[in-house]
Amino acid sequence: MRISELSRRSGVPNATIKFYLREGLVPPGRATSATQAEYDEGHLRRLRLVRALISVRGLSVSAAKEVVGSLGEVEGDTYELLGLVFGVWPGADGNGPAGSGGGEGRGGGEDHDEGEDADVDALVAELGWDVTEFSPARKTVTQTLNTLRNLGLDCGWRDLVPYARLAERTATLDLDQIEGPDDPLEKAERAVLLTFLLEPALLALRRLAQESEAAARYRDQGLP
Amino acid sequence: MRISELSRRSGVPNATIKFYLREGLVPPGRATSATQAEYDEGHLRRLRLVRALISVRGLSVSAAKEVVGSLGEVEGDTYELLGLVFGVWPGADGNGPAGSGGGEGRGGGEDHDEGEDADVDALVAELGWDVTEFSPARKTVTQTLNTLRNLGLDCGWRDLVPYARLAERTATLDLDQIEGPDDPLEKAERAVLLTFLLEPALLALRRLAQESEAAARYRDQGLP
DNA sequence: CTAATATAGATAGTGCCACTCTCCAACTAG
DNA sequence: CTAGTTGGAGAGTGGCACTATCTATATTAG
Repeated sequence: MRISELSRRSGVPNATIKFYLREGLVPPGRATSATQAEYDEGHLRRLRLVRALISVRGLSVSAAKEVVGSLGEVEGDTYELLGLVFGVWPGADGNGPAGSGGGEGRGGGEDHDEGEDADVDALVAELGWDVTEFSPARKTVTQTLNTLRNLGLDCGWRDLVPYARLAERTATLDLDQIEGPDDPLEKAERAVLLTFLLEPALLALRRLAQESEAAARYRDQGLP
Repeated sequence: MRISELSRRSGVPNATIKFYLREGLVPPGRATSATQAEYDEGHLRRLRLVRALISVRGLSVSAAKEVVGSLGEVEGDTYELLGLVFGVWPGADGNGPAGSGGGEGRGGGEDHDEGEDADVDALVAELGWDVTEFSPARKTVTQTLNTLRNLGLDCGWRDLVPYARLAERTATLDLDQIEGPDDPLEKAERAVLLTFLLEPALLALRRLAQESEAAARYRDQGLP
C-alpha cells in the first residue's frame, strides 16, 4: 500500500506519517522508484503502536523512537530481549534530567545526584530482587524519595517495601501475559504494549480504588 | 521573606516564581506597599510542592494549578476533601483529549468516545467498588482497553481484574499513610503527595520487578 | 499521448507551552 | 543621596510536535 492508504487505515494524517518516517519511528517503505514506495501491514502495525505510545501513554517522539527501536534489534535469547525492552526507560513522562527536585533544605546541603542509590540498594536487597545496577528506574525511585523528604515527609525506603511487594505481583501478571507467543519478536512487542500502555490504566485503577476506599473509610463520618 | 529569599531557598529562579504567581500556582504574598510583598513558609512549601508536581511527576502548569487549587478549598469533611483531591485527574501525563487513540480498524468503525464505559462499569461492578460515574479515571481505563484491542490483543475488562485487586491494596496502603494527621488540610496535602508523587516511583518499581522476574524466568535458558 | 492526480522527500512555517527577559515605578539599605 | 531590589506587566525565546508548501517524478483516466 502507499502512504495515503496507510493514513486512511491508521487515522494518522499524511504529513504526520512523513514526519515519523523522517524521525525513524516507522521504517521506510520498500522503494519501487524514485518517488514511490510500498508499505505493508507491518508498517501499519508499527504506526498504530507509535501512535498509542505517543497519544495514550504520552511519550515524547524521541522516547517512542527508543522504545520501538529496541524492537528492531531482537537478536539474543528471550532474557536479553526482555532486558532490552524493560531497560528502555522513558521516565514516568517525557522528562529529562530534572535535578534532584531542586531546593536544598534550610541547612544548605549540596546537590549531588551521582551514585546515592543507597536507598534503592537497600530496598532491592531487602526484596531479594535481581536487577542490574544500571536500570534507569533506580534513579526515579531515589528521586521520589528525596523529593518526599524534601517536602517534609519523613519516609525512607522501608515505606516502599509493601508497595514493592505489590509491584512484584503486578510484574508477575505482566510476565504471565507475555508467556503466550513463542516468537521472541511477538513476546517483545507484547512486553512493550503491556509495560507502557498499561501504565496509565494502572494509575487510573489506583485512583478509582483510592476513591472507593476513601468512601468506605470516611463517608458519613462528619468532621474527623 | 521576599521573592529572592524564596528563590534562594527553593532553588527556583526568580523569574519562574513570578510566572507561577501570575498563573496562580502560588498565592500572592501579603503586600506591604505598592512594590513590596511578604512571603512566608507556607509560600515556600507550596512552591516546593508545585515544583515537584511539575518536574518530578511531569504535570503541566495548568494541571498542577488544578491540583494545588483543590488544596485551597478545604471546607467539608474528610470524605469530601479526599474526593476533591482524588477527583482531580491530570491524566497519566499532561495529555488533553487524545481521541480514542485514533485509527478505526479495517472495517471502518466510527469513533464515539461518549458513554461507552460498559467495560469499566462491569469491572467496577465485579470489584464491588464504590466510585462515582464521573471519575475521570474511568475513561483512561476505557481508552487503554480500546487501544490494546485496536492493536490486535484480545483483552477485555476481565484481564484487568487481577491488576485492579492489586490497585485496591495499593490504595489501602495510600489511605493508611494519610491516617496520621488529624488536620484535614494536612491530610489533603499528604493525599496529593502520595497520589501524584508516588506515581513515577510505583511505575519504576514495576519496571524493576519486571526485570527481576524476567531474570528469574528466562536467564540462562537459551532460545525459547 | 496528454492531463489530472498522487507521491517521496526536503524545507520552512505554525501553534503551544514553559519559562525568561526587559522595563519601569516604587521602595529600602547603607 | 545613591545603588541595588522589588513587584508587576508585557514581550521574547527555545523546544517540540506537527503541518504546509514545494519540486521532481509516477501513475492513471481519457
